[in-house]
Amino acid sequence: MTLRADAQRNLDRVLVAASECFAERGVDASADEIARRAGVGHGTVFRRFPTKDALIVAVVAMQMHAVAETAEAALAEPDAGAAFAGFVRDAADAYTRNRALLDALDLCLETPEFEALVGAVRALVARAQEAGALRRDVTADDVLALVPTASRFPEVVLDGLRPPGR
Amino acid sequence: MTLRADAQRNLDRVLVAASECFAERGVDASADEIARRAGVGHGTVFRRFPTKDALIVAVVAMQMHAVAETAEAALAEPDAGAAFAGFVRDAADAYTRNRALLDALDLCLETPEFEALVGAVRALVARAQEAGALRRDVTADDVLALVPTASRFPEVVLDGLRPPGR
DNA sequence: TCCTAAGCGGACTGAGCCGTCCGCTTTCGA
DNA sequence: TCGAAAGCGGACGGCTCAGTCCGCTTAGGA
Repeated sequence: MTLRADAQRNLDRVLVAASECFAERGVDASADEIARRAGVGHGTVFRRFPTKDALIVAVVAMQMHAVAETAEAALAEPDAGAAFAGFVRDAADAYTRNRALLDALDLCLETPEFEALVGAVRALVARAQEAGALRRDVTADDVLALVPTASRFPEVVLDGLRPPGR
Repeated sequence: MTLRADAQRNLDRVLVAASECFAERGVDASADEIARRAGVGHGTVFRRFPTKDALIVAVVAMQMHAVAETAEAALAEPDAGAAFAGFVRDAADAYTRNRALLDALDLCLETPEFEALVGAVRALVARAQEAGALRRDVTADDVLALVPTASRFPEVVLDGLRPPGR
């Protein structure tokens, strides 16, 4: 069940091109544009992915996996507050580089990559809250929802997430 | 140069329908949908507004005017910090009720309504900064950009906007 | 080398959109 | 009342997009 060499090469090209297009223009980038950038026909894009949404999920889940890894790495950091803040900055950077990351969040809610991300962020949040470094009334979902804002206003978001009255 | 009675009635209906559609679905609501909701033909929408963007500007500038009025009213409040926070809450509420408000911001940059809004917010920001109630590294544009986030996380944004270390 | 199945890509379909146009209807002043 | 001008709305064109299809090409094992 292995792909023919040319098919595998084209699949790789499509994934790279889609990744770039989505990063630059968001998920509204058209399949034609992706195909053109990949140097393949537009039919080739749809051969591996039955719908455009499937392509988006494939690409974004990959990138979500990378963010989940930084979250898991942050869990190794001893200072819970610094670990949390570091993750928010990393995630904000990832979002800056890749507009599609959270634009396509709804499509990725069911993926194992998103589950892993949420799990890691939940742990970061709980630890930071126990350490008194994070206000108690925010959830992991809230933190993820704040990432786009943190990419433009990191200090405002991080200060706003500290427990009030400290 | 006054409109015929039926034309005026239809124009009013279109404006109301557009307002509702944009509030619910954002500016992506189609002209057909607006026409249907207004109970008029789709050509009637385009008779008064040469393009869909012109319609968006007409509707959103009206609502921006209302927000500008709350900003100006806040300037009368003696407590600069409370005035600023109150405005942010009001603007966030307006955004919650009307998704189009800032989605269409780019189209409205040139309108007198937006000029008035920015002017009032600039004054609110300057006053709050002088009173030590607002961090110095934010501008009126930043505040407006933060409104959508404030509609979901008002406390986080308001706390984040306070000067650090106080 | 040669045959076959896998792969290719571009033409095609259909949906949804914006904006135009024109034959019919309605208003309203004379 | 009546005619001209204003207004109406739906059919239409042109565009972009997602997704399908099929005749041609190519990989790669026998």
